[in-house]
Amino acid sequence: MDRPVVPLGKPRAERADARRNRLRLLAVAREMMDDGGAASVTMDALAERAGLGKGTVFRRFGTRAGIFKALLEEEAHRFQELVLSGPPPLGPGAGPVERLTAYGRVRIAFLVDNLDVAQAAMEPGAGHPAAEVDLTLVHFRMLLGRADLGVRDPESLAVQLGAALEGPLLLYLSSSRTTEPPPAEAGRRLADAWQDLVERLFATAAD
Amino acid sequence: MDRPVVPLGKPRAERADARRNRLRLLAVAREMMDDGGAASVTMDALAERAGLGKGTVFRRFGTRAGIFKALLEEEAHRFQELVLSGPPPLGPGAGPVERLTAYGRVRIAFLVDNLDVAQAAMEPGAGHPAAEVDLTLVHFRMLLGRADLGVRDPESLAVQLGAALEGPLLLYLSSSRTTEPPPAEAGRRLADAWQDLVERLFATAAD
DNA sequence: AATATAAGCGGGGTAAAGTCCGTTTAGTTG
DNA sequence: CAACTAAACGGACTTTACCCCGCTTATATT
Repeated sequence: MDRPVVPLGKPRAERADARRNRLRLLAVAREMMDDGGAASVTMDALAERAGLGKGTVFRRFGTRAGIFKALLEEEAHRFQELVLSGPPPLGPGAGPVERLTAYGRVRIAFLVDNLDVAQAAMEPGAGHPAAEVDLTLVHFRMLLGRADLGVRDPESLAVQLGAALEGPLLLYLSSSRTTEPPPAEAGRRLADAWQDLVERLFATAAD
Repeated sequence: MDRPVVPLGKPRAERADARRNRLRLLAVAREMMDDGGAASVTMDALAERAGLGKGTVFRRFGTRAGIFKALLEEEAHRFQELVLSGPPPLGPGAGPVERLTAYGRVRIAFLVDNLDVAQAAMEPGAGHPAAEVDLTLVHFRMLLGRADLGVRDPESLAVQLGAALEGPLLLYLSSSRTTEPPPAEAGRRLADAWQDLVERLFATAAD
C-alpha cells in the first residue's frame, strides 16, 4: 500500500532491469491470456512462467487488476494518438458531434474486442478507473468546451457522457454471453444509440 | 443414478430454518458494518458471529457481494414503493421530466448515504448488476415510452440514462474521499447536473 | 575502481473467498 | 407416527491475492 512517495520533481528513471521485467511480464501475461483466458492469469503462475518472484510482480503492478490495466493502456496509447492527431472524423478537423460519435464508435469496437481484459481490469477495489478513462474525460471536456452549449457544469456533463458510453458496454459484457446477440451486432447497436444520444444533446445548441 | 427430475414450475417455498438464518445473517452483517465498516464483514467472521457454518453463508448469498446486494435491495424495495405509488413528483402524477429529476435526486441521496455498501456490492465478477438497477431501468423505460421523444432505440436510451446517473456516483465514491468535497455538496452537484442533462434531452421533444 | 544507496528482487507467510461432501433436519406422504 | 427426501447445514480444504522483509544489484558519485 505504501507508495515510495518521492516528494516531487524526482521521477528517478526506471531502472534497466525493472523495465526489462515489466515488459517481460506483460508479454507473458498476454501469452497466458491467449492460452487459457484471463482467469488463467494468476499471480503465482505469471511469476513462475516469467521466471520471476511473486513479489516482483506485485511491485510492478500493485494488484492483479493492475496488470490488465497496463495491458489496456498499451492499446489505449495508440488510440490516443489517433484521437489527438489522426485523420478526421476521429482526429481534429471535424465538428464536435462528428468527433464524439466517431470516438464512441471506435471505443466500443475496442472494448468489444478486448472484452475480457476490460472486465478483468476492474475487479477489486481498484480505486482509479484506469488512466484510460481519464483520457476519455479530458477529450470530452475539450470537445464540450469547444462546442458552445450553454451548459452549467461542463465537467459533470463530460463525466455523464463518459458513463453513458462505458456503462452500457460494461452491462453488455457482464451479461451472459452465451445466448446474447453476437458482439458485432451488439456493438453496432450500442454505437447507434450513442450517436443518437450525442446528436440529441447537441440539437438544443443548434437551435 | 436416478435423477430427481422435477420438471419445472415448482419454486418450493423457503424452508423455515433457511429463512430464519437468512434474516439473522443480514442483521448481523448490518451490525458488523456499523462497527467496523464494510471491510470488516468477512465471510468467516460473519458466519462465526451469527453462530452458523461458513457453508451456510455461501449457500444463502452465493458470494460476498451477494450479501451487500441483499442489504441494498431491502432498502430499494421501500424506495420502489415510493416510486410506484408515492406522492409526486417522485410518484405518479407529475410529468416525465419532473419524475426523472426527482428519481435522480432521491437515488443520489440514497447512494451517497450507503456509499460503502454500494461499493462492496459490486466487487467480483458479480454478473447481474443487482436487481435494483433493473428496477431503475424498468422505470426509465416506462417514462421514456410515455414521453414521446422520437427516439430510435428507447431501450438503449434507458440504459444510457441509467449509466449517466450511476456512473458519476461510482466515480465519486471510488475517488479518495479524504480531500474531496463533502458528500452533501457532491450530491447536490451531481443532482443538478442530472437535472440539467434530463432537461436538455427532453428539450428537443418540447420544440 | 571503490563505495554508497535507493531500487529492485524473491519467495515464504497470511487471510479471506469459495468449494466439497458427509451429516442433520424440516416438511411431506401414506 | 414412521419412513422418506430434498433442502439446509457445517467446517475442513483449496486456491489466490497480497504482504513482509532480508538480500541483491544497478547506478550515481568521488
